Amino acid sequence: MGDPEFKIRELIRRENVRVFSSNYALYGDLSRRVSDSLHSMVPTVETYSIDESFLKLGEFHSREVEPLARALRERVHRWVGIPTCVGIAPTKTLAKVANFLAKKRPQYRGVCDLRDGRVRGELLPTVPVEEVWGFGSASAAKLAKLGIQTAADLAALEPENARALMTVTGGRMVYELRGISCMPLELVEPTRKGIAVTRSFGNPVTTWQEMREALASYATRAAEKMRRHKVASDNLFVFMHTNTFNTDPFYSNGASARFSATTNDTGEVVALAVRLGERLFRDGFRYAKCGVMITELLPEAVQQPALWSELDRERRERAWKTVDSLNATLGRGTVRILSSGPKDATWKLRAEHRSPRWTTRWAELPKVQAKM
DNA sequence: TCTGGGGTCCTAGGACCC
DNA sequence: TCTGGGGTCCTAGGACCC
Repeated sequence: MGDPEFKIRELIRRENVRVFSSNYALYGDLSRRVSDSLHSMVPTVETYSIDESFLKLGEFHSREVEPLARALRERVHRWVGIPTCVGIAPTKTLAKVANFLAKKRPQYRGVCDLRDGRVRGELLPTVPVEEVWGFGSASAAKLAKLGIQTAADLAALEPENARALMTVTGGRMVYELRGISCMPLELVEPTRKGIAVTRSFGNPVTTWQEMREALASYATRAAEKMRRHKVASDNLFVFMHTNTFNTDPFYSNGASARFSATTNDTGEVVALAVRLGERLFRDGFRYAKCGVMITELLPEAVQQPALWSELDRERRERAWKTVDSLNATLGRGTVRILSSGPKDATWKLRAEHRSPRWTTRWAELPKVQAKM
């Protein structure tokens, strides 16, 4: 895990490993289908991430819960075709532990139920702390010094001590491991606080022309994301740096600036990003990555009065809305501003091993041949 | 030659207010 | 001898998540 492909070529060859580029369109679509399948059986579902959901099962009779969990797996497998595991418990943190056990230990056949305190007493000692939600490597190192190694040790820790050691989130997790829920289901998607578009280049960038194209295209994406989430901002941060893994001469820099008024207009975002980038760019370096970040997002509705006249602003908003819907229908980047460069620019991330986007692109739809 | 891309929350300390 | 008692906002850095 985490190894760059070029470092393990020999292993890949020897073990006949198939290599795939990431395929976010496919993942997003399958995620939605899984989520739809879950909703078809359980009314209250929090979609937590692209591959995890929390389901409220309190309305079901206690005896129905496990059969329901198996039926959910069966339906997702039948409808979407991918395997899933279910963890059942009184809190989110314990449900994640249960899911971990369901996934790692074949004897549970994909469903692990931790509702019973005695069962928890048996199983929590077998789960390492690093596997518990909210405890990463830094916490694990602190806990190891105190001899705390398993989820059971963690549950036995005084919440006040956990809090002193790992802030309020650590304290909360200890309660959750004891079966006391501190994390309610979140059924409305929280409004986003920041947007970032950052990429490593497919090939090192050495010219301002290429850097400018990259920044313009990331700024375009950032503005699109803002419009999709119906938010706007008055500030922008741009950064660029060289490769940090090799011995290339090192350069890393970033800068931020404000718009005269909140905006999510691609033209304005691109212009400011490019202007900032021009200040940061130094000749003579091999750049590996750059990015555009926006914080302090506000709902579109509360935008400050703009520099543009209201009429002009309205027209521009309509124009970008039209561009968005064209791109939604005809594919991203079909209509774009000129400065973002050609669609096949060499700085773009390579995706040589990408599987077809079977379910989201007409051109990549699987073909079936029937012989009579 | 080649090393991912997004996010959130929390805390401490400084500056400032009345 | 004794030196107030609250607040807010901002920033940087750390830790964690998928």
